Amino acid sequence: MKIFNTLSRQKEEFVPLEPGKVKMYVCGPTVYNFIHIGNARPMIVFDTVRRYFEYRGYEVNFVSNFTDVDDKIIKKAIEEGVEAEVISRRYIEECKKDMEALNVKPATKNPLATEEICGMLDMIQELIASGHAYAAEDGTVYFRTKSFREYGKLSHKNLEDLQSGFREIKVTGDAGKEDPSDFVLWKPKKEGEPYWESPWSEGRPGWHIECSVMSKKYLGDQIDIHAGGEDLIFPHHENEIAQSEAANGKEFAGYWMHNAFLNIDNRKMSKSLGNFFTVREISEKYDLQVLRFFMLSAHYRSPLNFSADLMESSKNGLDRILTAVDKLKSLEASAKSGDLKGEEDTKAAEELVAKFEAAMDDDFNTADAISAIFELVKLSNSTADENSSGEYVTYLKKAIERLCDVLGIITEKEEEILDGEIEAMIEARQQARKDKNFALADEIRGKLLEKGIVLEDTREGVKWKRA
RNA sequence: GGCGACAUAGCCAAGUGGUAAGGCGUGGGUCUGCAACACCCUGAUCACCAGUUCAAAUCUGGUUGUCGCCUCCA
Repeated sequence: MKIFNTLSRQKEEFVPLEPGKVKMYVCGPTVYNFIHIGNARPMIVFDTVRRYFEYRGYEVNFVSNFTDVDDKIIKKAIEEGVEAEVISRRYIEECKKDMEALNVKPATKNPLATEEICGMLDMIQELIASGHAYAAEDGTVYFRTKSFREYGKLSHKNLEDLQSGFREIKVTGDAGKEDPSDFVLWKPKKEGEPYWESPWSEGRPGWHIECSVMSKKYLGDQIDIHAGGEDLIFPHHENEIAQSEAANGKEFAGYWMHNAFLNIDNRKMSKSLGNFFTVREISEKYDLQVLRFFMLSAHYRSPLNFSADLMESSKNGLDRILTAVDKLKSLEASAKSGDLKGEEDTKAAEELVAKFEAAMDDDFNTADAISAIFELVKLSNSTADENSSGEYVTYLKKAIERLCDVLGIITEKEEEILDGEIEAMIEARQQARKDKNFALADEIRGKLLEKGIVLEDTREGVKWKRA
């Protein structure tokens, strides 16, 4: 398997620290509101990465945090007149609901920043003791970027360039900083803010130290993969590397993965542009599987544009796959013969599974992988019918299902019981068709459509689905 | 100013040296009472220019355009 590593800006063969195991950490959201569809991209992408590792037989320890102390959370809490914790807890719960609907597997562990303060204090102490950090007079603790020689290795920046960029800020910059590119490890509270005791001041941790500490605690000093949105490369991940490697004396993560941004109608999503969508809003109109499928239709390192038309297109494409699986299930149930027949051959399907794997092996090329699924669907639609053997049909069905599962696409149709009235209408229509009273049959079908039920008269009988 | 990415059919999107996957949509056809599903057919010389090569969408240089990061941000 090859992974594009932001550190080297190249695809590298994946070699785990420990054979058969993958330790990965994905920076999670700051929980101050419902998550938006931009937040959903890394969740879906890295969940798919995890699923593929598992498909390949790896045991994955997947840790993803919730940042539950932050300026935006505090601001929201003040607006609502409640404790910050009320806000963060509420949106963690809501976020988990969205993630479940997106079929994102629960992490092995979802640490909360506020529950890991002790570890942060310890790491900050160590960094001060070793000269990598210092406390200013006001109780702020800064990381001394000059003390970490490799600072900038992830974002491929050098300190000099950064400093020239900081020149303007320096004028108004924090007085206690030795150097403008030093960053905060601990900051003193302001009036009314949540705080924790520390040797330097009553206050709270800086954002970057959280992830370094949580990663260390749940995965160890060294991990295989650290991932997040590309905007986190600098400064967040750069700073994490500085902290962790200065404190632990070891390479922090072997591979750094970053997903590109999601745009809306070709523009960056922002509240002021009015093109801001939460996952919850999308779920009112679409099954979130469609959103997941859409997100995986492009490579994770390419910018992806979101629009209503593209969602429709994705919905139609996904339906094609689900319809094919559904047909295979019917055929499986009614297959007359068991064993593979002479003219049947699973070789073509095997080759497509291999194509899927090759695509995923190449830095998780989900777009190419999906094309293999579509080809499998075409193979199925054109070669499997009521005369096929059970073995052949089952083989195709399982192949498609397994690959869809890697992408987190559920092919299992929800067992839904139609209410009696609708059931009766379908019956009545069938009778009308038998009687060749097509006008009545069409009228009933029209009424069902108004109720959101679409009928299809297939060779395997009448099928229905939600519009 | 510094660093970087991208430009492939109506739309989305793979392919990164040997002559363009896949999906959506469109149009035509087969099947079906009709519709839907499905199947068959239908489409590009890869932003532009110059170069390297037997051979380039794929490498090099340049031009144009779009975008991202450098500040909270997935």
